[in-house]
Amino acid sequence: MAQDGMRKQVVIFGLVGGVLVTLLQWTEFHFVVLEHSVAIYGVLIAILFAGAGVWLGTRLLAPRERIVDRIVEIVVPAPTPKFAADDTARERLGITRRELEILEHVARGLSNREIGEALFVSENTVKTHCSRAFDKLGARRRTEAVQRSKELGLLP
Amino acid sequence: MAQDGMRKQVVIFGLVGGVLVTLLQWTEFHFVVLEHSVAIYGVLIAILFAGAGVWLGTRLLAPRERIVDRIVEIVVPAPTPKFAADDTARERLGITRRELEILEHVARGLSNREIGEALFVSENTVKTHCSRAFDKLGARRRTEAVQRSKELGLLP
DNA sequence: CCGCGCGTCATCCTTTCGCATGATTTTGCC
DNA sequence: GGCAAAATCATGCGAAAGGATGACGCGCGG
Repeated sequence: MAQDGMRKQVVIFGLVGGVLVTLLQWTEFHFVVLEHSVAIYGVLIAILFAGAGVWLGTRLLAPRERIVDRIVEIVVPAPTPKFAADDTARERLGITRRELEILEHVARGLSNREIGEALFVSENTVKTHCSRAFDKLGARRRTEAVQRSKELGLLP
Repeated sequence: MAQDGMRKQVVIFGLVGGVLVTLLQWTEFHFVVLEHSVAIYGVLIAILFAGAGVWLGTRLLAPRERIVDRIVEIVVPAPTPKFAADDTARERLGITRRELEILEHVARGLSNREIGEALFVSENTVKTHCSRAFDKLGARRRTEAVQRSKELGLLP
């Protein structure tokens, strides 16, 4: 596409050149009487071809449309882990939903008794769930269990 | 800056033109014998000024560069609160550095005994620090203290 | 039907925690 | 130097947590 345009323009340029040279020859025979006309012709040709050169130059080389990449930083709100992967991590560790539910309450700082009251089960049940969850997490304290849960993506 | 460059180039262009015309005059006197030399001169001038025109055109009009904004999304690592503000929050709560240090270990899931061994103090000392810190945090359990510390920006 | 996983609850026991209280030493500052 | 705050350690006790074990019911799939 650009190659075709260039070739076409070169041909036109050549033709115009030829025509002008012919015109020069022709006018020479008619106005040879004028001694200094050569200089005038020279100037005219110079002006003409300079103009043509400018035109050709701009047409041939100018469309160099330089694309300048301006890096625009867009601060992505925050790739919030969205927290929906707790189920995969949970199953991978063999932790039941109930146990995770207890873990969530533990992480909020509730005592076993409070958790039992919140979930309408006995404190002993909460303790059982805790023990099992701690086992699966490799934790021996509730604070440790909370920490590991967060590391493993079980809790936010 | 660009204006100066353009003006300078125009002057150069004019000077070169004048020199060439003078050269033309001079050569005319010496090689006037050649009948067809005028055509040759015309062609030479044409080529010369065409080249000059191309050069001038590209230099004068070409710098038509279009700035294209390409939106590049850069995921900012994570607006991590950097976590250096723990000192202001700490002082606001009247929590001492030592107490915060103990809190950090508590958050990692260590027992009082382990914290004591890590910091080379007795378990009783750790307990005392814990008690005071819990008081200032309004917490009654270590899990609750950890949770509140994170809410208050004391811990990451 | 029987086993299995899960949730539930309980009991016993040990360890850890949390709290109160008091004391001594260290540190920072006027 | 002296005072106040902070850090250290101790003792005791009740509460909470943690571990081990056993038991019961329920749903589900072989």
